Amino acid sequence: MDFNSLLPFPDLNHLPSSSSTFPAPLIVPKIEPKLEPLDETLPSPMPLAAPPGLDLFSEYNRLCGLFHSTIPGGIQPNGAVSALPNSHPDSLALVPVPDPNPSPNLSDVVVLSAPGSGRKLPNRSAELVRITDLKAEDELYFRDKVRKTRMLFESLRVFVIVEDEKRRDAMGANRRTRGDLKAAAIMRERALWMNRDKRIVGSIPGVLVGDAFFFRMELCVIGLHGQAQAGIDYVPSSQSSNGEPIATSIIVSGGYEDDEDSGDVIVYTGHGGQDNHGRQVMHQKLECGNLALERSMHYEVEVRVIRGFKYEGSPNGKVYVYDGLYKIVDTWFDVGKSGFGVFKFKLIRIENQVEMGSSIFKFAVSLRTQPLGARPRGYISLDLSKKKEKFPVFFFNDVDMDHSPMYCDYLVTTVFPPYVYNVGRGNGCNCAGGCLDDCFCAMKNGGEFAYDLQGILVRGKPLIFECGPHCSCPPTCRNRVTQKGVRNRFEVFRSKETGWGVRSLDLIQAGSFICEFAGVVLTREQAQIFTMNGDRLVYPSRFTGNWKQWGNLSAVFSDYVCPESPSTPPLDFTMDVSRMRNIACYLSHSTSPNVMVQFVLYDHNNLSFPHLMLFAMENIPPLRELSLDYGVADESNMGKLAICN
DNA sequence: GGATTTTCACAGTT
DNA sequence: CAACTGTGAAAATC
Repeated sequence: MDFNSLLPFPDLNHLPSSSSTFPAPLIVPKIEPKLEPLDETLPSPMPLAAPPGLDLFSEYNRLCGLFHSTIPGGIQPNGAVSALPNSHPDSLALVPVPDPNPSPNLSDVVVLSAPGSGRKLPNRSAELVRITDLKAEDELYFRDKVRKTRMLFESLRVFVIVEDEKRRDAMGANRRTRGDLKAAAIMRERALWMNRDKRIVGSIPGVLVGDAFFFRMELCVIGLHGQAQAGIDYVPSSQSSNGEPIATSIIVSGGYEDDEDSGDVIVYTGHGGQDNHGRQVMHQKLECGNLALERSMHYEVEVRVIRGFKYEGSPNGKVYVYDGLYKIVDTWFDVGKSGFGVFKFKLIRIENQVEMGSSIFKFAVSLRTQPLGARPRGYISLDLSKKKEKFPVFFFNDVDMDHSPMYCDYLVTTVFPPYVYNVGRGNGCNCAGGCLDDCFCAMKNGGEFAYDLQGILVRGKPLIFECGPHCSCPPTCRNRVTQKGVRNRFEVFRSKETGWGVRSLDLIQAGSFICEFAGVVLTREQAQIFTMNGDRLVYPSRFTGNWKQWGNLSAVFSDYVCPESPSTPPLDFTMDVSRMRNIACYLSHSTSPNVMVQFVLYDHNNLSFPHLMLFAMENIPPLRELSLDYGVADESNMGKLAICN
């Protein structure tokens, strides 16, 4: 999307000389607008409508007038804001700078955690760019880059926490490590943060409206918002050529009592003046981020808006959702609820963007509780699984009259031929009190569990052994994840673009189990008959090995080896999903998918017949379509196409 | 909820 | 004046 066409961005070389907004250039020293005198004259909180408030207003107006009359004629062409009309994918703006230092080893995690280890890290760039007119292939390229960066962040975060658990077990309880902070620090140290040598105004390539994040540091890592805690990110005045700061993004998360958020319109409170309990105890000043927002309004620079809100099921009870671009239309100085002066900014969402992520979240909540109330038309069934899954599977079609999924038997798990179960019987662990790291099943997984304590996949493997019916451990064992079935409310829906599709009403955390790709396993002879009949089958061996990317730390640890064991025989079976199936076969195909296949064994030990388990490769927001790379060598592998088109 | 972290802007030196 | 250094926020997190 070309936001230049949506937004009147001042043409820096051809500013109207008669414009009152851009007066004739004046050479002025760096402006230091401060309301400090006010703080001395008005030391105590004022009642809301008290006369002294007038002084604040007039002082603010005076300062504003000062600005508009002393700013040089717009921003210099070589200055704070410059357009980058067609960014090449290989632009340094978006690619991490290669680091000449050798990568540390896996065992160096502890060393990396030591603060102040001496190395100088480059500061953020001051160069402002706007990226527009991305071609479809560029979008895919950046999407992939962002996904890989986020996967690395998440893998590192989980890895750090798992390592820390082990250490704490060995050394006794102490404080829990902040995995998010350490993951970000390691990546910064490796120069793996994105978008650090350019400041991007507007959307970040590869980040979609609606994308969900759990940690502030993750926003820093991809360059969506560069402040670890502060809500306003901006290019500082010291780095800007004309001495004026420019805001690039804000986070709206309810930390200021004077905020008013109605979705498309936000009244945002500037920062500052709070004590460390979040109480407003001083007047705010027109400086730093506050000034940057004011200047962004003046130059009509759009800002990214990220909303933070509580979300149950998130690792920290919170989620941050990217809601797209807003323009600042008004600013004023006001007396807040506390009685202290605060700056306010009115922001309006720019038109022609896809629906806001946070409102989709809200809609999904109402769908979960009252589906028919929120969407009276289109539901064919409120449980396609007929109570076979722990959560109902909605079936929605407001496109055409096709109800065919209703006529299939719902299959929760894959049906294997009986002889599959004859291999390696009774091959389980004896951990009656719960499995620990030295458990027999952990050994089969290379001496570690595949999942963390929250059931998130730590790293992909050729094959994962879960504890099963032959083990003595309780059902609550951490090594039983996929066998417990789906954990989200899914919906099969009809789409004009992709035929059938699947989406979730819950936010799915990256690395979470989604569902099994269930079908009826065919013997070679059966498969031949099916093929002759023209039925299309699912070939498990042809799914792309995206599990190799998950948890792969080779980008940060030089001695990292991708798990090769257990080596599995080539998969030589096919699955029929024509009569019995679950939701998985409705997943759309994509070469840039958000779901991957991981092979898992739990109810038998036959390496040749694993379950095909689907895991999320990224945080998947509610109502976003799930997609899988079917590795389409030829059309016959497209399980979805086999039944849906 | 207090303690612990991190990053960044800013200002002051060298 | 560029580079370094110290300080103080800051809508974070457990």
